[in-house]
Amino acid sequence: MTLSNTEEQLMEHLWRLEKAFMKDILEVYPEPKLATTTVATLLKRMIDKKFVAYNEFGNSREYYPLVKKSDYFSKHVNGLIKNFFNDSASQFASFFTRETNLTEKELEELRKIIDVELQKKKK
Amino acid sequence: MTLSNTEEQLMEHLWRLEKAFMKDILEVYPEPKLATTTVATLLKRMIDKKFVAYNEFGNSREYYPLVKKSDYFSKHVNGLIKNFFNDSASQFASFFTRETNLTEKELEELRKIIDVELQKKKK
DNA sequence: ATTTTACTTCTACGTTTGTAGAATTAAAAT
DNA sequence: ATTTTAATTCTACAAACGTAGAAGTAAAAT
Repeated sequence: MTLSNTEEQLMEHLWRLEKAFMKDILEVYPEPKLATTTVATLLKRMIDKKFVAYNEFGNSREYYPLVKKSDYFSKHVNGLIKNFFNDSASQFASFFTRETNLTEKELEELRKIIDVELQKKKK
Repeated sequence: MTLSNTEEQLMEHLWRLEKAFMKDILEVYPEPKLATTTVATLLKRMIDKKFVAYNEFGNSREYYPLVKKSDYFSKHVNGLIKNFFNDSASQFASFFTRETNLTEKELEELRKIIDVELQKKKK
């Protein structure tokens, strides 16, 4: 079960908001806004797909994500990696490092992170 | 204009093959094979979308990709980054480094690449 | 108490996707 | 020359998507 593009965008909003009522969701959409019913349909489909759940509060609902962004994202990137890089994460990483233009500072940060990861592995 | 999932897979094959006749394409598909007509339909749609072209050879065609994998891929990852990481490539990178389980060797390679990039920037 | 507002459900409809049979065509094999 | 094989085009169809109106419902505002 996967999310379609529009559903994914909505999911992204939910992750950011953590919990959200309909009005909160509508607010974060940029112009031209989707119709309320469109968002409602999307939410319903996402609930069916088990990506979203809600708590009932009176007549309205507080929606929240059922899957963690990191989990969803991992699967996503792994798919990408499988599809485009022969299942080699490092091939992907090197491509990524070359192709996106990270600033010097960002690259340095990234190297720090890598060092930390390396430390972890070595232990 | 984007490729659907199945189209993307086919595209991946084409990138690997560089050029391919129908039979070559059918070969690389794992069981259960798609019907020839299915692949033909996909190819036709991809031609319409300007992702694929072909040279005519007798009654059959040699198909080839019109877009480079790296270009396609960049757009793809940038979408991901925009969608999930607030448009911050470094945020993505750090997430990626932590969440995918790169081996020690891979991490070290990656650090090398980063160093090279850093050298370039510094010049 | 009645109107307004916010939200949800139901229904719908055109488009895209995934899949492939039928018919056709052209080349290859016999 | 005739049959077989490979590829292409046309047609089709169910499922998924993107989008939203109509209608109902419950809470809030007046």
